[in-house]
Amino acid sequence: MRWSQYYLFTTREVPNDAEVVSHQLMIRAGMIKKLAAGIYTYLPFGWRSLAKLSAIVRRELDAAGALELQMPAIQPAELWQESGRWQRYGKELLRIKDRHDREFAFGPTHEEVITDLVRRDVKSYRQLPFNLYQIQTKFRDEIRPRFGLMRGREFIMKDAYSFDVDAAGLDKAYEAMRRAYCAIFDACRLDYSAVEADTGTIGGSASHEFMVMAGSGESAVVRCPSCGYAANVEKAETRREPAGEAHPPQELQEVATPGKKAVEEVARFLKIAPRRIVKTLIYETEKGLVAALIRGDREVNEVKLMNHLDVERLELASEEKVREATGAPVGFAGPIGLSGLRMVAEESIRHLTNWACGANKEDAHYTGVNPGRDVQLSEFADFLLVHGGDACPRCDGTLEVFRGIEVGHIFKLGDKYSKALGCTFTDEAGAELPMIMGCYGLGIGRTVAAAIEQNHDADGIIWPRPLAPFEVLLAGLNPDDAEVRRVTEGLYDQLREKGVEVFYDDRDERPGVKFKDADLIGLPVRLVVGAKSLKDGQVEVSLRRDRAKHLVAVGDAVAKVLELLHA
RNA sequence: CGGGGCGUAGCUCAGCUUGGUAGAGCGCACGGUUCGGGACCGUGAGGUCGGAGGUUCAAAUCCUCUCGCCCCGACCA
Repeated sequence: MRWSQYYLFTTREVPNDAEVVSHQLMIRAGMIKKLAAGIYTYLPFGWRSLAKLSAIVRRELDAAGALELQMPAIQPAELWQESGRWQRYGKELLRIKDRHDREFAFGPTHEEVITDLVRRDVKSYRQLPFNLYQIQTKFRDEIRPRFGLMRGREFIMKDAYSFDVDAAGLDKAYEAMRRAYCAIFDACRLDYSAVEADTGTIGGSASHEFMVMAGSGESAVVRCPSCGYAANVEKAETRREPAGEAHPPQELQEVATPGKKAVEEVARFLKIAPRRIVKTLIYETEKGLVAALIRGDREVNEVKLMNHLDVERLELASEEKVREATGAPVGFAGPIGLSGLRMVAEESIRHLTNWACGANKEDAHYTGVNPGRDVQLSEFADFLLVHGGDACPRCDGTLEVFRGIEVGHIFKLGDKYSKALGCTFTDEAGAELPMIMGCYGLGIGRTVAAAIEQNHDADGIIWPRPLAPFEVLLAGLNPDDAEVRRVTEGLYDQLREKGVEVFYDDRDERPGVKFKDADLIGLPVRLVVGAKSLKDGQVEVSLRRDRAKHLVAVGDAVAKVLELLHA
C-alpha cells in the first residue's frame, strides 16, 4: 500500500481528552476518530489491526470447534423481560423504541438472543453440544466512557455461547475456550494472565478473566508469585490465621469519643491500633438493612458481601437510615444492642477479643468488647477486600497486587438462562432438562488498545507483528532522486511478491517527518532507502522494537526484511 | 446522581477579571530556499466565539437557561 494513496493522517498534537497512552497513540496514529463520547470510527489503519485480531480469534475458535454466526444488534424487550434483565441490567442497557412504540434494546450482550435461538431449534441431546460465536458491535451506555477503546460505549466484542447436556460437558467446553483464549493472547504476544473472577451481573458459577498486565489497567488483580494463584480482587481470598487470641478479657467500658467517627480518629483518640476496632457498616439492600462488621483496618469487598447476602442491590445506608437503625448518627454504629436487622461479621473479627466499636450513641464507643459475653455474633462470612501483602490462600506465599486490562471473560453460566427462557432438551431417558451453558467474551478493540499500552515508547507504538496493520514500513527518502525512487519502487514490488504487507511511504515529505511518522505508527520492520547509503549500494533495515540499524546491499534487503520479520 | 472544569480557526490554546473592529502556535494553500529525525522565509485562506434568551449605545467578555465534552466523587461509620 502506498501512503500517498491511503487514508492515514497522523497528528503531532493530541486532543485534550485523551488520557491514556493507547488512546493518545491511536488518535495520533490515525487509527480511530471520536464521533461522540465513547463512540469511535475505526479508520482504515486502525481497522486493519482489529481485523488482524479478529482473524486470530476466528482461527483459534474455529480450531476449538466453535461456529461463527451473526445475531441482531437490536433485541426486543420481551426477551430481556423474560430473563429478568430488563429490570436488573440498569441504565447501561440502551433502550430504544421503534415507530410502533415497541421497546427494544441495543444488545450489550447476547445471552437472551442465543438462548431464544437455540430453544427454538434444539430439542434433543443428539443435537448437543455446540458452541456458537459472533464478532459484533455491542453497546453499553457506560456512565463514564473513557480511555478511548478501552472503555467505550460502542465496542466490538467476540461473544461465544456453549450449550451442553450436563456439567461435565460444560467443563469440557469451558476448558476448550480457556485454552483457545490462551492461544489467542499468546498469538498476540501479550503479557496476560487468566485470573479467577466474580461472575458479576451475568451470573453463573465459575469464571476467569483474562487480564493484560498494564499500569493503566482499570482492574486490580492479585497474584501469588510462589504458586501462581491469580484472582480479581473482587474474588480474591486470603488464608486466615486459624488460631485465636488469648488475651485475658477486659471489662466492657463505654467511653466518650466526642466527634470521633472514622476508624483512624477513634484509634488515635483511644490510643489503640485500628485493627483492634470493629467497624459496623450499615448497608441498604432490597432485603432490608444489613449490618456488616469488619476489622477497622480492613475494607469490605461489596461484591463478596452481595453474593453472601444473595442480594442484587447493596449500598451504604443513608444518614437517616443509619440513625433509625442505630439511634446514633453515622460513625457510632456498633453491634451491641443493635437489633432489627441482619448482622453479618467478617471472618477477620472471628477470633478478635477486647475490641472497640461504636456504642450506637452519639459521641460514644465501647472498649473491651468480647463476643460471646457482650454480643452474640452468629453469622460469619468472607467479605474481606484482599490487598497486597495478604497471605496466599493456596500456599504460604504472599499476594501481590497488579493492575490489568480485562480483555476476556469466560463464565460457566449453568442453567441460569436456559431455565429462565425454557431452553430445554430431551435426554436419552426421555427427561426434559435445561441446557447447561457457558459464555465467553473477548473485547476486540480493548485488546488492541491493551497491546498498545503494553508495547509503546516515547515516540509511538511498537506493534507486535501479529496485530500490526502492516508488517513493513518502506520509506523512500529524497523523492526527487531518480535512483532512490527506482530502488524503492523495486523493493516495494519485490516485498509484495513475497507476500509481505508493505506500507510504502512514498509521500513528498522531508526525511524527519517520515522517520517521526514511522516511529509513531510503529510497524515492526522499517526499510529505508536514502541517497547517502545508496551511493554505496546499501539500504537500511531496522526493527521498531530495538531500532538497531542494519545496512545491507540492495540485493539482500528483501531477505534481511524477511529475516527480521520472522525473528 | 453530586461536585468541579471546559466549549473561541482543523488541533493545542490566549483573550473574558475591568464590555468597545476576534488572536497565537501547529496544521492547510501558494511561491521560494531546503531535504537522514516533525526545516526556514514570504503570502494567504479559514471562526454564527457551542446554542437560545436577557442586560447594554455596544457582549467572546456580564446575567439566565440549555446542549455538548472532560475530570473528580458516589458516602468504609
